[in-house]
Amino acid sequence: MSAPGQAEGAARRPSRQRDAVLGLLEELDGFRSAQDLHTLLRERGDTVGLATVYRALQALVDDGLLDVLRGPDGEAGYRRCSPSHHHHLVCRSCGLTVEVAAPPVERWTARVAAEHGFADVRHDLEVFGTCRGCAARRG
Amino acid sequence: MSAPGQAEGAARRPSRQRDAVLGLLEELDGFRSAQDLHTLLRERGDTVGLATVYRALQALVDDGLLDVLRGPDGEAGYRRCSPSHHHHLVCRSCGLTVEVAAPPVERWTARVAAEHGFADVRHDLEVFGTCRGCAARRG
DNA sequence: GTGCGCATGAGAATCATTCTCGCATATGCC
DNA sequence: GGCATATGCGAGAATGATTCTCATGCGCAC
Ligand SMILES: [Zn+2]
Ligand SMILES: [Zn+2]
Ligand SMILES: [Zn+2]
Ligand SMILES: [Zn+2]
Repeated sequence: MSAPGQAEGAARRPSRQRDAVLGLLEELDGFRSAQDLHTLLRERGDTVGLATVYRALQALVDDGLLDVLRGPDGEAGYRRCSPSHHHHLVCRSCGLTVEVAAPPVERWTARVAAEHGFADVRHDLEVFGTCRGCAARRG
Repeated sequence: MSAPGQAEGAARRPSRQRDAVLGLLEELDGFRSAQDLHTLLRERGDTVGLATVYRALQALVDDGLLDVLRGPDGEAGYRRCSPSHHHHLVCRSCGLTVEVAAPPVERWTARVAAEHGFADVRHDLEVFGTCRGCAARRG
């Protein structure tokens, strides 16, 4: 064995950089890329390496503090999210994100997986659309 | 408007390479990466450029003949799929893929999007698990 | 048959992400 | 406090998938 991010039982050492990344995500709305976050931190005068941003994001995801979303271009987006299972409603124009629970989807997933003999089931569901604000702005 | 891949009304010129890519996908089961497909074609003695494989895959996706799925490593997988809307049950061990319809999910998606004022809604849903065969093989 | 224009292929370029490695620093022990 | 050790950091190189460039090939309309 060997966990890449964090060995089981080992403590995570506190870090100004990781706190900075998390703090930045706390005050942002939608999903942001690692590169974006790095740029934003730099603009604030916070000297932090790009590799460190990636390491911090991985650690935060491992700790269940962030949600990851991969866009069609392959770039990963990160967002501060609640720890319980949920899904997202994302505006493809302004990035506005709403967390939603989807009990019918959870039920359907479990049932159809069982019917086909699949075990240890996980699922990804994201809903994309245009929010009311953006729809109005466009006429 | 303007489609990136194919201008509206313009014909797609037939191509041995595109047919080869589609033909290969017809006889394969799960999602395959562009690089995989390129290697397979080369091994068959079919001389085809990597860039051409990417171009063919994009064209086929634009024509609705293929489904795309992006793995956690960012690599895109392509699969020959039925043209109607559906979702996938994918074995994370052997890649076995089953197409499934999800009416409850479609209903839930439409309802929750409407409730939050989102228009022009699309969604991505993929279910991952371990198929019966792989579960048995592991004990 | 000719000519135009899209298609191709080899390699370069791009871009996000990861790795390397020497240095900084927190933590635990004395 | 002071030292030993392991983890975190930063800059730049390396990786790997995807896209771009451009010279050449070839199908199709005439
Ligand atoms: Zn919006
Ligand atoms: Zn769910
Ligand atoms: Zn399987
Ligand atoms: Zn659906």
